[in-house]
Amino acid sequence: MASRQEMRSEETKKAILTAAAELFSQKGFDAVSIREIAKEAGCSHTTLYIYFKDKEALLHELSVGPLQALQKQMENVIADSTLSQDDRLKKVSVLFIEFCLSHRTMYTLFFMVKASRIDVEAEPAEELQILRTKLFDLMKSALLQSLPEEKNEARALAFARIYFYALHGIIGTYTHSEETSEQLMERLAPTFELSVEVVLEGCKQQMEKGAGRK
Amino acid sequence: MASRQEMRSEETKKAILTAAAELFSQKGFDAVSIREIAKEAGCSHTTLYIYFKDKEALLHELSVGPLQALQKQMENVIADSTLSQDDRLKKVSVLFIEFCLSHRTMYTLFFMVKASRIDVEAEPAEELQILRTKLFDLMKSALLQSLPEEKNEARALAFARIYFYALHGIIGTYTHSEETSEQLMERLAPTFELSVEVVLEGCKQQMEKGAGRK
Amino acid sequence: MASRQEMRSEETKKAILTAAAELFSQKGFDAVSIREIAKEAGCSHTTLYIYFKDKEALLHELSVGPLQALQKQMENVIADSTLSQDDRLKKVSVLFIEFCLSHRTMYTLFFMVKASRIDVEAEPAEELQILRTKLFDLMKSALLQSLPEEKNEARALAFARIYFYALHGIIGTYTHSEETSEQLMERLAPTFELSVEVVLEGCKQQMEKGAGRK
Amino acid sequence: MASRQEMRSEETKKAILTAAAELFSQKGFDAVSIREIAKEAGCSHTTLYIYFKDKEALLHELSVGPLQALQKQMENVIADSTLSQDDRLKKVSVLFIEFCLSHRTMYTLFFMVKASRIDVEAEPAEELQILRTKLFDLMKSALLQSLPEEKNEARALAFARIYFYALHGIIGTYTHSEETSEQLMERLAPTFELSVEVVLEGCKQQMEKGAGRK
DNA sequence: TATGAATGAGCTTTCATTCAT
DNA sequence: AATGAATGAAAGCTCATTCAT
Repeated sequence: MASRQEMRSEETKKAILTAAAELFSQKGFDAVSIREIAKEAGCSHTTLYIYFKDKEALLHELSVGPLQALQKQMENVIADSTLSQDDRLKKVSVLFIEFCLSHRTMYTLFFMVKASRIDVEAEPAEELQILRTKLFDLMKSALLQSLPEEKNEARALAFARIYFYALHGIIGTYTHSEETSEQLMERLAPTFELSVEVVLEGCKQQMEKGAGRK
Repeated sequence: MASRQEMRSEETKKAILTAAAELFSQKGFDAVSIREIAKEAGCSHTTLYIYFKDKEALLHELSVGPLQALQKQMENVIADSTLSQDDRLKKVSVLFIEFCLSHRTMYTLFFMVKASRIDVEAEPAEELQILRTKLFDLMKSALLQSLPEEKNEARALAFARIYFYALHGIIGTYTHSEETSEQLMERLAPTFELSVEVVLEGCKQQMEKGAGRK
Repeated sequence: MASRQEMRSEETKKAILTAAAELFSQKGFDAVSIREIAKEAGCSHTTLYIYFKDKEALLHELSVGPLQALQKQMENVIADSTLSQDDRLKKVSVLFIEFCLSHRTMYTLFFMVKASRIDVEAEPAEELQILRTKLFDLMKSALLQSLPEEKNEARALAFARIYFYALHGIIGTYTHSEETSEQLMERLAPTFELSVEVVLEGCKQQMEKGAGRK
Repeated sequence: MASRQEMRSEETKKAILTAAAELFSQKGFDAVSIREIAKEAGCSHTTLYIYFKDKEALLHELSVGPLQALQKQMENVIADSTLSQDDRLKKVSVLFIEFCLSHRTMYTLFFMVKASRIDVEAEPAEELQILRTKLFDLMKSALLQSLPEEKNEARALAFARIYFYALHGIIGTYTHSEETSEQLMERLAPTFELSVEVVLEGCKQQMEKGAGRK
């Protein structure tokens, strides 16, 4: 029932979002200019401001929806009792990795949170921050459920960190790759899974040692 | 024997390098302007162009020396027969991490190598690329020496990758931190070591499994 | 009899004029954007261009009506034989001042006539110019009627100028005030009247002196 | 002893100041763009930022020096015991008028002080504000010294206001004129003096009346 | 009549870089 | 060797205005 005009509008918006997503992924948020996005989207740079308040809003719109979808997926996996704890962790991790490689702006969003952002205008980014935290919490609890109970909280934190280092490293390594996320996943998905297994196994091993020492 | 003029010239160059190193570490490569460096170095911004083709050249010159020193250190560790293989790997890894956190531009240099660079003007970057490769090879061989022999080359590569993911993750996580490298190392050195141990232990475990399966 | 469509059209136009008048008074001509007016008027900004060629045209249309009303009022005062000449001048002046403070764009219109305007498109502004001149002439003749006859035309002109300086000064002083015209008039009407009296009395005094000297 | 380079620099700066002064006068501070000034000054718009931090700094530099000179002159006149009180007032007033017509940006500076300025960034403008107040105070006290003592403070204030209306009116009337200040002063100086006399005489007259009434 | 879509020109400001000295 | 002067390109963003519907 959409009029032709509405369709055109929708198309333009989508073109902008697509262009922005592409460019943000390739060059990073800061390195991409509004005019660049507009050119890629085939419209004037002012048109961009019709659809998005500013560059940040564009990033926001680009992120929130997909992130919420990801959150849902991850929650489903974690609630899936047909899977072993370890498989849940593996699946959740791969989901997260794949997501970040498909939406490469996410790398900045997840791993490059600067203090400067928080200072002044937390408002527009806040929703994102909350989502970010939620996802990290999901993964952390999945990890801890896969490990034997660790009483020493500092040590539990250390293991969580090590797990996140691995994720960060995987995503960071391929964020600027020229391969598509599909190509990367096809080529490397086993390595990613192996990576999670390695870290998980290594943690367990260390915990045994630690326990034995005590 | 250097004439007075040559000495003064050398001093200026050193001042520029010092200022640039300081500022790059503090604020990151992109966030520092040429004029800022010049002001800090106590000379005009045009002087900078006498010694360095551009900002990038400055970064390169800034990197080569320290990297060579790092290389030496790493080679020494690897050649140190008083240490176990595992300890050599751990030490080499921590050296590398510490180095990258002290010279934060290194993160970009090591992990953000873009294709675009290579196309056009490979020449100045070449030396760096060689160094980079050397260091990675050093670490890779240290890792493989710590692992039982792996005939399957693809699998060996996978383990190397996983190890590098961890390094990348650690450095990437703290490259933009506001803490100094000293603060970070004091606070997190045990976690970094644990991280290497975890990965190493995990790899070993996986190799056993893999072997058993066969 | 107006059709329903015509009525609606008339309403829209009125809404735009009202909004523009309000905003121009509040923030000044330049500080108000077309979109702002449209939003206030409850229509699209493009609609504005249906009724008015541009922002300037809007200002003109906004001015002519009120100015004609003012002219009527001033003519009535001048023709009012129940008042003394001096009182007519005072009343006419205060009317003018109050009008300008209620319609603050008038300040620009009356006192900021630029040469550039006349060059290009005298047509739409012409009507305003005629009105402007009429009003000034009305006040000038009211002044001269209050003064003893002055044979020296240059001197008569000087007194007229001095009188207009006072008006210009009063209006200019408060055109950008944040007080409403009502507040200003309540607070300062006596000062405005006194101002006219002072100038009038001063002129008379000077004419005596001048006469004596001759 | 200035090198050729220094001279060129000085010339450029002067050209910018001249252009800015001219344009600010013609169109007002806000309506003039940096690029416009640069074009008029015959240099790139970026050159402007070499000499002045921003547009406001340009206005500042344009104003403070001349204003301080004016202040000196006015103080000298007021301290000059060879002149009658009335002559001091007249002279001070004409000085002020002539100054404003020579530096037409001053009109905005003196008479268009907006609330917005004061809010946020009073700092750069502060020095100007202080000077402004000083000059007004100088003129006000000169006026009150010329008038018989007025016990009623409100009435004294009213007279001061009326006097300032006249000044404002005179300056406002010719601020946008195309005549130079020299031309204007030659043509109208007698009228300006007469204007001060008229207001002064008128005030005295009114005070007599007021006194008689009491 | 009325409007959403779209644009070009313009704003202030910063930057890396070059030129003449 | 070293520098101040100067610039073009680019950034994010806003505005009045036009076009197609």
